[in-house]
Amino acid sequence: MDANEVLLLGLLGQEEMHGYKLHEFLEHELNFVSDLKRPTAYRLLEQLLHRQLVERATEREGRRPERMVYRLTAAGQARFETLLREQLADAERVIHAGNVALLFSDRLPPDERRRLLARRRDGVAAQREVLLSIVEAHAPGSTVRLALQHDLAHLDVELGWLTRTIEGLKGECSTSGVITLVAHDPPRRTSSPGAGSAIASGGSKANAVHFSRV
Amino acid sequence: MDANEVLLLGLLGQEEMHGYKLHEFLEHELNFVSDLKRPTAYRLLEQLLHRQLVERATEREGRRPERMVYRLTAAGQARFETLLREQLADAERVIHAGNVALLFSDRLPPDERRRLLARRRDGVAAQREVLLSIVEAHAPGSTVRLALQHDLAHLDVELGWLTRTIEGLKGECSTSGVITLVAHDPPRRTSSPGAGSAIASGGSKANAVHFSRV
DNA sequence: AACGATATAGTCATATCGGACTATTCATCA
DNA sequence: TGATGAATAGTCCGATATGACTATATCGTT
Repeated sequence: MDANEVLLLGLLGQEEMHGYKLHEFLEHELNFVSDLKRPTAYRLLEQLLHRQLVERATEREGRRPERMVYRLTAAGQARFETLLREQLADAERVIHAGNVALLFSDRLPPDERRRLLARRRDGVAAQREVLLSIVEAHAPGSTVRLALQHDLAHLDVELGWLTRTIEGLKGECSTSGVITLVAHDPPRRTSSPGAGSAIASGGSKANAVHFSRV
Repeated sequence: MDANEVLLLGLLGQEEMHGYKLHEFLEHELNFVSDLKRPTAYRLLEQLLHRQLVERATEREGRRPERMVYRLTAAGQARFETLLREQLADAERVIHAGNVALLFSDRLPPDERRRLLARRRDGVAAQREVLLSIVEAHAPGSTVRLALQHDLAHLDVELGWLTRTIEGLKGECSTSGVITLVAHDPPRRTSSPGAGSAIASGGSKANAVHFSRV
């Protein structure tokens, strides 16, 4: 993804670095912001090098083995700024993988459904706990803290939403369980004058699929 | 990802379907839940077939060309339930790609930073708008609605957070701009008795990297 | 003197994903 | 009758990501 590119360019713009340290840094300091893996980082560095957005020199510190130090070039700086502007303004489309399970959650008996969701909530709570302590270790006003607080806000809703949902599922034993997906945006371009109620899709092709419990 | 697998198994468990319709359905009804692409769906179907989690028959409806209809097998149903339980209880680790840009946002002049973030907010607001109308088209209590409301909740925080952040950035002209990443979790296993303040990391290796503005 | 940990730098095979392209049959309408 | 479009089913190639593996030099400890 492009985010990786800005990330590396940005970090190198900050301070020249060698690959290993770069990755250490990501893993230890920014693991809530990025999960860039080491081989990926190396490959990306190589590619940036090839595009002349960074340059590489060898240096040695003390009597440790040689290291390759990467430094941002002018072109790299320019590219960085472009990408940064793009991505700062971009409202990323987030897909929550967890929704899929939610979608089918009514195929399980209600109590198990609640139990599993409670487990999910505990996991989120644990994440929140960790993140909270990390946030507090960062100076207020720092951009890192900003990003972490952003994540925290999301963990908070997630937690609240899960709690409310689980709560709302109590007092459920065996609901009628036939659920319908309606076509909110009828994609049939062929003669569909029914711009009225989205529910009454009495077309020829049933574009409503029924979700029933097992 | 595994979510795709449950998704297909779940949909097929619902009702046997042919690949094209499956994809249509995903694209038109579930595009907020999944962005599974068509080639990916076909490939996955093939793989499920090979693992005998689904079976395939050819049928024809009216005088349309032949179609391959996929149906869940018993093994498929079992696999589905296993995966469902796993994923329902799993607290997925979400990485927000947008955070990276945030991290470096102080490399831009404050007013531009605000302007770009405002643009991001508008994008999110637009997404929210769309999602809201979709949510309303679904019966209350349906699992689809549940999932969509989950997304909505996240869009809501995102919106609120962006608004607050932008607001908080007003009255900023050219702050000092030296920001420090502190090591919240000192990874050096070598003699690090400093369990006290995480800030005063006066170790030999500077594990604090300075973020300064350009 | 030997050994294990650590710092550093990779490589490679494999898997996944998705944009773009192709192919076939039928329906419809000029 | 010929063209167009849409329903249906793929395929293929290139990009990307990553787990696992390798290699080497140095340092600290026993």
